[in-house]
Amino acid sequence: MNYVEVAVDAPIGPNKTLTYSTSEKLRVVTGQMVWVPLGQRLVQGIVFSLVDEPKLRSIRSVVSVIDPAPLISMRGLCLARWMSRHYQCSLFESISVMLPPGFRSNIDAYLEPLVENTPTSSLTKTAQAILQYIRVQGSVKEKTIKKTWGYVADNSVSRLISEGFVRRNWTIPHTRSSPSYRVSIIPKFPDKGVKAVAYLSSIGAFKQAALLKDLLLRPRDATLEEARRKYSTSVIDGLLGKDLLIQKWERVVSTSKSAVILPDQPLELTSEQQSVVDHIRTKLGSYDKRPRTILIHGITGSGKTEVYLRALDDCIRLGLRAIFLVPEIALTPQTMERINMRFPNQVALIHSGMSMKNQLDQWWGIRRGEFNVVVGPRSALFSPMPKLGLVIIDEEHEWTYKEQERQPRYHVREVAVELARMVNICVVMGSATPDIVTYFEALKGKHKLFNLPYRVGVRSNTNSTVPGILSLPKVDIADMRQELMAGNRSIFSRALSTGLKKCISKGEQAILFLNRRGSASVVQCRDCGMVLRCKRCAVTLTYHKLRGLLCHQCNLGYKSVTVCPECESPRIKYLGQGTQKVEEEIKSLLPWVSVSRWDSDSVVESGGHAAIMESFARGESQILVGTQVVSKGLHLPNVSLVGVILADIGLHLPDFRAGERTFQLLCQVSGRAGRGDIPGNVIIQTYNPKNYAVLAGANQDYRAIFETEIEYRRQQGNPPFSGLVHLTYSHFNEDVCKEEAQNFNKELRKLIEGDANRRISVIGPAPAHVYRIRGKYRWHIILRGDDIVNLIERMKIPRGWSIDVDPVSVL
DNA sequence: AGCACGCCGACT
DNA sequence: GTCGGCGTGCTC
Ligand SMILES: [Zn+2]
Ligand SMILES: [Zn+2]
Repeated sequence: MNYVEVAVDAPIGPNKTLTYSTSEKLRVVTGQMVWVPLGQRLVQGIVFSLVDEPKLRSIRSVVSVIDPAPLISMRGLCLARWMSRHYQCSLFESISVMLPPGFRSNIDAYLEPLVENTPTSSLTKTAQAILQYIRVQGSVKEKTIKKTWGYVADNSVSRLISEGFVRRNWTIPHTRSSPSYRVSIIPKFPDKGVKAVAYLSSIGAFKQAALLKDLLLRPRDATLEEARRKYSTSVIDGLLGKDLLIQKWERVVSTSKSAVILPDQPLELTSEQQSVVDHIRTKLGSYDKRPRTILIHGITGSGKTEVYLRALDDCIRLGLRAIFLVPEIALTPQTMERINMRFPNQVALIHSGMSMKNQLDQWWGIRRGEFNVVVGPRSALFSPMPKLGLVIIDEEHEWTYKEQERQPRYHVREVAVELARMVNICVVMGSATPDIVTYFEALKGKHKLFNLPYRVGVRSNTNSTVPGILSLPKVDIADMRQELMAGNRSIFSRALSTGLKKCISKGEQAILFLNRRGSASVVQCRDCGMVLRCKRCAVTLTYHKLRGLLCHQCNLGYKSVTVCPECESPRIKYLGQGTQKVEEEIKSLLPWVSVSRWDSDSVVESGGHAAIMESFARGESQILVGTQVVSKGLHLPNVSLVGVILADIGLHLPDFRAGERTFQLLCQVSGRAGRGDIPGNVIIQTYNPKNYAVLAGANQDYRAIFETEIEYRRQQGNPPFSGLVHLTYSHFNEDVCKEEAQNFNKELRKLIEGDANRRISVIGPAPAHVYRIRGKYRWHIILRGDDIVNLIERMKIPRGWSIDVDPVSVL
């Protein structure tokens, strides 16, 4: 008997595995996925290790192996261990991000009737009805019972099982193997086909004769799958056994356009770029020289992408492979295109927008080592790339790199840095506005820091270095308080409206940026001021052109209203998205100008982000109003004015990263102006013109924001000076929710008081920023200090609490 | 997470 | 007395 340690799909504590026994013939190996019994059900599990002696007496055995191929490499298993402890999730949860797309599933239990003649009089009416139903049907999904009888069935079903009327059973679904191969069956001797058919008929193999005849008459090869639909496996096997058929295995070529890619030429490097590339080269594949993590702080247009491409090239030349992470695929088509052009037919792309089949093909292709580079969002870090040597994280500061919704709530930067500590890979992070934490770490020597302070000549082969200061756009701050005092109630300051007029009259283009948070559409009553809210969540509903009234938290759709539910007034006002309002204002200011919008509605209408960007780049409209920052890499030489409608949105949120976030946004927006031959102008409208984040953003002064922000963080003990853990409790009952939060808070404080060195402080409990989601009330507690995980491990967390370690925001 | 078990008020 | 609603604890 062999024993294995399995990470099962159940929320048992972090880093816990359960022991199962296996027989020799199952041939269970590490990294495989298996079905194992757990209590009264069957769950998926990943084999973590093989052990000789079990620690327990009561051990059950592995039911079956789901895929003979080990799905998780040693690297993955080690990383999962670390993630499980660091993010306080189950081992299986941390494994779940590494599985082939769509692999995680649960199995349906069926109820089967047992002995017929037992008297049923001891049963309740519901139980009798359910039993009757199961006996008639023969075998019924347990889910079906629960659906038709509701949760009243719960007791009855367990009663039926315990008293031996029915039993649970499972049918294990067929193994999903690599989908990239198509097996066709073709007659081996087509010219002697007629003879063969006659022979088969003569020996009584009529089905086999029919199949062979079918195949001979077909114009094209039949796939095994097609044949299986009409004939049983034994018929097909019979013909194969008689050597009348041959199987042909074909690689399925991905149907995505395999356009001819014109390889592009590497650009000449500046000395600054060259030194970064040289440094990375020394780290690639090296074991000893730490740190193997690198931060490139390079202003917009300083040529970070070219550095990445050179690093990729060096990596591939060494026979190693790379993962290139981008914040959002849809917003960075140019980056993808450049990588593709430099490394034709070597790049895999994987993201959730692709079809499941496509994703699976890419996953298995990556695993077989068919690609040298994987490009993707945060989840791409976990793609099964063999011989990994390099991970690049572009726009390192972006929040999309942190998973916030479900466990594992990981930050891909943290995981990549940990990976570089575990194995000999090199991590290159780059940003014009590095995360305060990353930059601080780099200054402390945790990462090797490089600065690229100059813009390189955009798209020019001379590649001349011009000091960044000279080509930086002129930035003006418009004080909206003064505008109000001067009687200007328009959303445009005088500076911005004259700027727009001037820009347009010269035939140039302008971009107006609006923070998405302030741009949501609302539905309001003109008489009583009522705003429509979701009945399950404490948020206002938004109105989408395509999907109508919608709750942003729970995705619930609503019918549009014509009468106010509060005062029955019919005067209902549909305030469009903020971008629409801005568009209207432009129309009244400059009626003849063509304006295009870039927001959630217009993305749907005009066919995607890329379509909007390209249309504007071609000059089809003169002003672009958007909630998106135009992606990097898109050349917009004609844009001479960029306006930020209101910089303050989000600035006063009760979140310690609010200032940093505002700065990043302003920097990114201003970075769009003045990249062509026309000197650019940026106008930032604000009610807080003296705010440090607004000022630093306006001046694109990273040093200023870093120094101010790091001092705040030091004073308040926020990251990077201590860790944070965000605990949220949610419950349908408001009082229960509050009570539990207060109880747990007491427990936490008691435990901390008892500690010798009380290095952890408890903040809260307090109602969460969004007080109710999907009908559940929410209270939260923030823990601040060092080694909080250690504290959490020492106490049992009651169910209903969700844990976010190193949260990106504590709203 | 699911599932069982056990306790308690409501109703035959 | 049973029924079923809900809190609690365990799963190799
Ligand atoms: Zn009203
Ligand atoms: Zn909602």
